[in-house]
Amino acid sequence: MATIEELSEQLKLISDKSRLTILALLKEREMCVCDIVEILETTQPNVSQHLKKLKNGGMVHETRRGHWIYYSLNVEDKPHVKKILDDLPSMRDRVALLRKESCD
Amino acid sequence: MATIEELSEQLKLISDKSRLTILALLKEREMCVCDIVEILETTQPNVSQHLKKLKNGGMVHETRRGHWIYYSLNVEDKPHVKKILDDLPSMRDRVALLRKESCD
DNA sequence: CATTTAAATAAGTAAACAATTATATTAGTG
DNA sequence: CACTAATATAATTGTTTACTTATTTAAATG
Repeated sequence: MATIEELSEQLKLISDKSRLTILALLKEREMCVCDIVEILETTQPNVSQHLKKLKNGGMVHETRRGHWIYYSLNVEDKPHVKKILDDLPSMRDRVALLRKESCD
Repeated sequence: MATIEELSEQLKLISDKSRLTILALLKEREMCVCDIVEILETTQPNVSQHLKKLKNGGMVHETRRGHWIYYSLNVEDKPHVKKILDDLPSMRDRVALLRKESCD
């Protein structure tokens, strides 16, 4: 049972279109910042800032591997969010369009 | 399966703290505008505008009865929203504090 | 260890949004 | 039918928030 304030915060976090798209992308697979930049067609700082908010809200998890920092979903303990993400259209096609070496 | 745009809109609608509180109140029972004004301790136009947004988003239903217009929940066809509201703390106590004749 | 590159942070701008104050509807009832 | 009371709308203000541009940090690897 969450407070209204907490729930409001969480909903605001995922209600942004860019962040919701990022979460939908991470449903397909983990991704580095530059992957997301390429798909969203926006700037790197913009994506970094959204990822920071998602991380602070406990929605994603980050791990460095080589040059890149990979972000992945972390919503197992958030049933509402999980359900909502389940209902999002698949991003498979857009993810597939990523050039293999886009971030080199 | 909703689009990201639609879902984003819906989440934004319910992520506002005032609107989320209104929905939580309507979970207890239908209410007229002045009831909500009294509980939220804000102005009447503020509540009217939030209600208008909720109505446009299909979250509430209105019906006039005597002097008053009563608003009630309309989320049966919105499973996400319904689940989220289920998780909100009960507003029973705050509703009970309403003076019987608060809106005369 | 210096260079390169991915990502983060800082600072500034613009747009979206909630709240306020003021005014207009609208319907019920004396 | 005029008056009152409840709600809606309009206009304004202030805050929040996303996005951009510029700069910094940090780690990997040659």
